[in-house]
Amino acid sequence: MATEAKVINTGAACCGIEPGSIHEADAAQDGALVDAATRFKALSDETRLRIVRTMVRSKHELCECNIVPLFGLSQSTISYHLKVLREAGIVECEKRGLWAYYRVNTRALMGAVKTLAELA
Amino acid sequence: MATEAKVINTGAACCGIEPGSIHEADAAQDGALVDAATRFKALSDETRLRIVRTMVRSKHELCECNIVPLFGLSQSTISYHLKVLREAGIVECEKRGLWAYYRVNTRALMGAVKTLAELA
DNA sequence: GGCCCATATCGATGTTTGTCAATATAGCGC
DNA sequence: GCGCTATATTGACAAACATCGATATGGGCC
Repeated sequence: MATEAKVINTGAACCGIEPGSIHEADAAQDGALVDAATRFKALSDETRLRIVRTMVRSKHELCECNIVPLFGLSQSTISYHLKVLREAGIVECEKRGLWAYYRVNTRALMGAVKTLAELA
Repeated sequence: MATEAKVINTGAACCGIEPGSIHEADAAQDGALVDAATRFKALSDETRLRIVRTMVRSKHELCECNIVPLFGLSQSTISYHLKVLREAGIVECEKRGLWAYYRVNTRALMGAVKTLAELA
């Protein structure tokens, strides 16, 4: 996965495109790219997107016990999805007493927007 | 996966949050959400993100034969990734003669940016 | 202390994904 | 037609993922 790229001077322009114009990987910005991939992966599951959307729509933070009954999935599955979102930095969690309160990390989401926008 | 959501009037506010404030799924906009999940899935692989970035950086379209040598992966694997990107609408393909020229579908990418931005 | 509750983790299981080598498809030039 | 080349598809396989039920963890409350 990681690393390489570089020389594409395999001479032959088999099709019409001059190899010089191809721009791969300064590898410098690969950290950002890997992060972006992780974030998009976290957002690539329908249930997780629904969870995020629900959090955004309900203005304040949500307790996990509020989320579980919404999707017809088991508590352990929801807990797993929340963990994926947490580890991708998309949501943040605060535990108070028995409950775990989740909220969207707007900054991280904005970062993903930025990365994507720079591609477009 | 699809469908339901609705009533969360399971009375008990076990934690402090009033169920009334929870906002799940008008199910109306679920099509958009499913589309978004598909796009994010296409963008969730490091190789695919690199391909897209390479296309964007090199100003014009790229021939598949230009892309294959860049990543140390087999031709069939690259072809597979391009198919995923194509089916998600993120890139477009035009075949001319023996070659397949790919370019980013900026509109689709912008759509993804918009979806993401609306969550943030 | 003991019990209940909300959440996290574990183990198993079926599905999806990324990868390859091999093969098929199809355009070009002879 | 034949042969060469670029791309697509197929089949196999290992790794990752989404899901569950069961169990562990840890905070309140009595």
